Amino acid sequence: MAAAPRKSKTAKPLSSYDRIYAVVRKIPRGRVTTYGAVARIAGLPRQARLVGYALHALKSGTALPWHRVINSQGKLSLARGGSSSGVAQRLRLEREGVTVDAADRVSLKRYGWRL
DNA sequence: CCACTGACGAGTG
DNA sequence: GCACTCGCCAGTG
Repeated sequence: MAAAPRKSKTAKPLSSYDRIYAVVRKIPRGRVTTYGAVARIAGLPRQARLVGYALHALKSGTALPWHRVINSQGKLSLARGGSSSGVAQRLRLEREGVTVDAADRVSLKRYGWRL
């Protein structure tokens, strides 16, 4: 087959976001992971901030288990104060069997997802 | 182009 | 365990 001319002019439409989403999709149910871990697995070491940024850019209705992604302190990054999304994340986690502390903390020791 | 902000991580006290 | 500082990258004004 004589070559396949890519009509895409932009060389890299594939931003790091796609990789992050791919990793999040791999997170098993009833388990949680940290931003740093996702970034690392996605091939973006030290870019935990980008992971958070990517997840925040998600729209409602996205079939992505973003609620399973928390910070290294085992705390829900969103639940600060009582944001709607924060409460939703907590509910979703508990619904999967993940116990959330009153301080919006999850035991990474118990539910920490390990590759 | 520059400055500020943001779902964070790791180190230090 | 929490607060502060520095580093990393992307988006917005």
